[in-house]
Amino acid sequence: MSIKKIPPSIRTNPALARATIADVARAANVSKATVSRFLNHRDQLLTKEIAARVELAIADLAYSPSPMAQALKRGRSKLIGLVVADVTNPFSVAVLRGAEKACQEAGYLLMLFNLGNDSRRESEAIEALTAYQVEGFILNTLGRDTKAAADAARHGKPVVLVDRRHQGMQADFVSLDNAGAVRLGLCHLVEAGYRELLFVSEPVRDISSREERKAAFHAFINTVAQDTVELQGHTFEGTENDEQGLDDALRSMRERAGSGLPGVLASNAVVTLRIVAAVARLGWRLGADIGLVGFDETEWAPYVGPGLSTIAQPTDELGRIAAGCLIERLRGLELPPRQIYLSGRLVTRGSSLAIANQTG
Amino acid sequence: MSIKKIPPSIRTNPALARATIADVARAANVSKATVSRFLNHRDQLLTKEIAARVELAIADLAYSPSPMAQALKRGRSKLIGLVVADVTNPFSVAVLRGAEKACQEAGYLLMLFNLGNDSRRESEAIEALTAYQVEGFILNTLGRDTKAAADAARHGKPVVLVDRRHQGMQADFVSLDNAGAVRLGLCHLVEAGYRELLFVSEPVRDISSREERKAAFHAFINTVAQDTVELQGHTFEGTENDEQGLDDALRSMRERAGSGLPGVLASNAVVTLRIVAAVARLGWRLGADIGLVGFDETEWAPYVGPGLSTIAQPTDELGRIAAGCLIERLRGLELPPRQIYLSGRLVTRGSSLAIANQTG
DNA sequence: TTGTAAGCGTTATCAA
DNA sequence: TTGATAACGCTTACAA
Repeated sequence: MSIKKIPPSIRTNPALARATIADVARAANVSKATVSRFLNHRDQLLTKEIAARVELAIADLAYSPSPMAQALKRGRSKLIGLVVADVTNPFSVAVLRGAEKACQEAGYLLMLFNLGNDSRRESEAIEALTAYQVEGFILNTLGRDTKAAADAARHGKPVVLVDRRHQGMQADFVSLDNAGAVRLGLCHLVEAGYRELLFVSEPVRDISSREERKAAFHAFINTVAQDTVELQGHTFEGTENDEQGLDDALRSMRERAGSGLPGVLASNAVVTLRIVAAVARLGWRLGADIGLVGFDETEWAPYVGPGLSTIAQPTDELGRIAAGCLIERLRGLELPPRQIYLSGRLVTRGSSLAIANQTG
Repeated sequence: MSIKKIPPSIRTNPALARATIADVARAANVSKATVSRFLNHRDQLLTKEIAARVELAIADLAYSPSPMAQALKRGRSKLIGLVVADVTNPFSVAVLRGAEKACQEAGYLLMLFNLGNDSRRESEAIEALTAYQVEGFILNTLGRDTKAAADAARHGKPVVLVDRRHQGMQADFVSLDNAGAVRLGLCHLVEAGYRELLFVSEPVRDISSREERKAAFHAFINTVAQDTVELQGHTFEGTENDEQGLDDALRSMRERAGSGLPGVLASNAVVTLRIVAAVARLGWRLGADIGLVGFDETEWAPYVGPGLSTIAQPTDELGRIAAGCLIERLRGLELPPRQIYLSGRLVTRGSSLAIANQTG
């Protein structure tokens, strides 16, 4: 007579080891299958009597099923992969927050992979996450290294892109209505009396949101604006180090403006700060000497200079909706790729109020 | 004769399905065990001949082992759980970033759970993460709902606390040297000529870092300072809504100061902004009318008013070291709980330069 | 040095 | 309605 099963109470301290379905089965004097049925089909097939016994045992042992084992068996893991180009980017974090919330509510957990702005690692990220059987992806990345993502999609894992489109990738896409948001900011500048406009951006490259914003700027200058008022528009793209270039761009804009007022639209929060710094270097006053509207609302916008006007993105919602799209797909929704655009909101403050600042 | 095994090539499209160890074994004409050995013990036991065959098959099929299955078998998952009180807090994000980096380098992936400032969900978070077999925890939480964390620790899962200590919890702890940092800021204010000091904090409650900062403020006022210069110190704790209270506290501080100079130390970035707003409401000039040193260096600090002096925390390093501690434990390091303190760095700007601002 | 087989904690298929 | 039993993809005694 050989000992076939070493009871878990001997294998390891019972108080410490997580109870398994076998433990519950033993305690309730039923088979593992029955416990599993109780868990997954609840009251479909079970005698009240037995169900009660199982329920008790589960409570007793504080049992909860192992998602790992479930994942292995079912091929589904209740895990969602989130790949971010840069966690330090406040926009990404806000999206992350929204997404995380929606996932939690739907019983999913988030596995995070931060690229740290190294877009070459995108495939690595997706492969690592795929290995862990994540059921789908939320991607806020450049989409340069798009192979793995396309693979994932082909393997039937739904993908949602946030803010940045991937070239030729068929997937749900959730983003700010960049064109509308840019118009919002520019209309406001024009109404506030600024006539010589400058769009300042980080290098556009192939980053879709930057492209869209720049294109919207040009469109506004070329069409809408020319009908109503005399308007000039230029753009400047520069990296963090190009202070000189930015200063020059601002100076020549002001020269072009002559007696008119120059106004700047920044393409994101980082650029906004750069412009604020440049304006300080030049000794100009925000609002009075130069108008400024920034992208992305931040906690500090109200306190810089006379307060910064901004175009606020519904970041939380972007994240929530992205997660929502994904979860719908996971529940079986079959639909051609959707494109969802959310509107920006203009927050006006002193930096775009020429008159208030001139008199005040 | 029954068909025992349906080959994977029929079960599902082979191009799409991930290869398993069995596929590799078949392709290399060896047993699964051999493949497993190749993976885990590399060249310990294998014929060159066979090793080469296995290697080839692995490359051919683009095989990589399923961490889920490994986790199930080994009980180890190469997963680390990170629980954050609030992802929108820039400090948390910075820590997250550092931790994520270190984890990636060591081959771990991060599972993130955000409490969204609802500290009651701490146990829920830890349980969810435990279910996924995370091997250890990095916690940046209040530690109010400490049961689950203690459980985890008892179950042999190492825990590292960042920034916030948990009552009675024996675990590695990584944090700013709050006392030293506070001294740094206060010494600077005193040297810059400020004599009537105020410490402004969010409600301290039981949050260890806040307690420590407040205590350090009092200690500084009571001992170090009295010997050298006449000094007064008060503290104010208020929530976001208590603008009135903050204004009053600042006003009475300035009254107490008389002809001397009042200086404020903010306990974190949020409070710093609140003070900036209050100073604007009161119509005072930062630096000249009131000195300000804030906690936490931010991207916007240089651009608010005359520039904000801050005490910068080595956030990235805190995260990296926290993750490092955890990984050491996972590798088997046995040691009593460590407490690791990193120094803050003072960044001086206009907000604490009374003279420069008065003349300028 | 390699293969066989059991088992990790589930779920699903089949009988009973 | 319930219970055996065979997977899921891997590791690891134990045999060979």
